[in-house]
Amino acid sequence: MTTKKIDNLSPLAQRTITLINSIPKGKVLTYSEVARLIGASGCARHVSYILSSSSSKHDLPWHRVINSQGKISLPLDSGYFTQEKKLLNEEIIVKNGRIRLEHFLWKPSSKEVKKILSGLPLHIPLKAR
DNA sequence: GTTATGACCGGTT
DNA sequence: CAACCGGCCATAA
Repeated sequence: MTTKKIDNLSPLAQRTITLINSIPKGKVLTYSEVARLIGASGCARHVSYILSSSSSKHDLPWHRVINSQGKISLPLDSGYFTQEKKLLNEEIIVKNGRIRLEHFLWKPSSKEVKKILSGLPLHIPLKAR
């Protein structure tokens, strides 16, 4: 069994991973949306940092995260096609490396997000610590 | 402490 | 459209 040990990660990482795990099949989120939904607006860059450093370790649907332009951010020589294939496999249309956010962007209610993140520690910005 | 690094973003050119 | 720029933020070293 794959016990997901996210407990020893930073609150930001825990929340990021948990939310991404909840993206429904056939839907996507942008890096900045992930950041915003977990209460860390502006941390889009760090969301990508977390993914690149520990995606496989958590069995994540990492392929459902793309950039704000609706494009795949992975380099062509490093995972781009893997991601494209995973997206196509769940009926998400990728055309010229681009996905129509108006069709596939996941828009959970704040209530739903709250439920998903319940129990996790809050992320407190560095400035406020 | 400081510096370097990202699967980023928004606005501008 | 695409390319560039400056800003953004938490980590790793």
